[in-house]
Amino acid sequence: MARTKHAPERRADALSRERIVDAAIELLDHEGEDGLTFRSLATRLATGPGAIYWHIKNKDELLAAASDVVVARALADVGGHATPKKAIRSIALGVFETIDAHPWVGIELARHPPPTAMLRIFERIGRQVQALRARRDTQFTATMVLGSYIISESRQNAANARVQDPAPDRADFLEKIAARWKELDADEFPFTREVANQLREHDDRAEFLAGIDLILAGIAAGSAGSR
Amino acid sequence: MARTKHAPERRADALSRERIVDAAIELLDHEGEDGLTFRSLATRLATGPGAIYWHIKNKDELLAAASDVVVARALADVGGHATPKKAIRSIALGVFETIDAHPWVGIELARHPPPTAMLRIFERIGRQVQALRARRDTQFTATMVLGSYIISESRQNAANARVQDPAPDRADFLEKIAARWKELDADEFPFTREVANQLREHDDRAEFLAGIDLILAGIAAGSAGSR
DNA sequence: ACCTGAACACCGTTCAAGT
DNA sequence: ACCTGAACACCGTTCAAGT
Repeated sequence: MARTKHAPERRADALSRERIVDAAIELLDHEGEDGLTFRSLATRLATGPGAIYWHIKNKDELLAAASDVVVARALADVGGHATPKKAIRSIALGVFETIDAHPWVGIELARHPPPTAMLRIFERIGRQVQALRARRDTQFTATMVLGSYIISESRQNAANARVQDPAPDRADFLEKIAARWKELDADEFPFTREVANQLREHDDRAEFLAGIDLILAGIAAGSAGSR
Repeated sequence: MARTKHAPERRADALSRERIVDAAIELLDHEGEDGLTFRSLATRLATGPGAIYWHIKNKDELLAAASDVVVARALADVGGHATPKKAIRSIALGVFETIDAHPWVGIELARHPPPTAMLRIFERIGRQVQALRARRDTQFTATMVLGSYIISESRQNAANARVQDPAPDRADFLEKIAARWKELDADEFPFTREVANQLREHDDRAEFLAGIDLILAGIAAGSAGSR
């Protein structure tokens, strides 16, 4: 009977920032980015759209919070490795797979100003770059290059995966891209047309990691000059 | 009097795909991404929103066409250099500055499937990577890494530039970012907090080009192993 | 303090009707 | 063939009114 003023009981189904964000994540995962509206979210939470605004400022904040939860969870499982290089590959692949599973996170990460989720990734990579003993003045540069590459490649991959949605043959899909590239004007696009042939033996994850290794080689080359 | 059926005269102010795209570019440049709506565009062209749909399929196509025009124009001025490395730096800087002047182009380039504008950039970089005599199986990887980095860094820069819009002191702006990074939890974000101090002496273009050079070093390191 | 849901000020897109 | 503009089916966000 005696309820303190400071810890009032709450109905089990009371709205809260956390419940709202969780519901938003489910909606984004199951219905896609367009599936999340304040109306659909309110329906799912059995309330009106206005109620949500009591807990969250606006849609941008909602998306930032949702991506932060997903990224923080993903990074918890990743990166504890013997060598910095292995750790970087593991973080990179973790982000890659998280965005593959939650394509909307990729879009969110590229927003401005960098959402906390992005800073988390930056931080985790940066620590490993330090551990690589990269020169002090290239640590920032190296971290930015890795971060840019990881985000943009992961986004691209996730977008591809979404298009081939009814899971048609993966080979068919690559064939279609190759076909589009081959249609390009021969004088204007010689390189792209040539490279289109290589797409057939393309493995996304392997290709992604090859890029990471290329950047790591660049960092090592820079550090060679330091003492 | 005698007009042929196949080349009917047109009123000078007749609508055309080209006029629509040009007007869209002006609107995007002057009013920002949110300033372009079919209604605002129709008003500017002294017609109704429906008229535009006769010439252009939908808003995505309009944005793709607008970014293609801007990027094609920018790439025409750039990249004719003695060495492939210089050419790559020049292309990179050209894209960087184009996106700085037209921030909406950055968002468009990251769309899926890659718009023609993106393929143009990919092509130009790819040709120079070939000229670098990178190993055949790393040409694609190297081009992707460069492309990813250029687009994402340019976007970030353009977003920053837009925020500091009433042109407050640039130093103030960097100070504000540094301040935000310093507010982060000390245990969770040690690297980011440390690096925040370096932001004060940060030069965007120099930093951007340092990233390009890091990647070029990575490409060179990979090629060293080839014959 | 927290929730409700109608209302406001917009969107992109379609389409019957005009010329 | 090309243009017009009202109408449709939505948005995010606000806010008076409720509990």
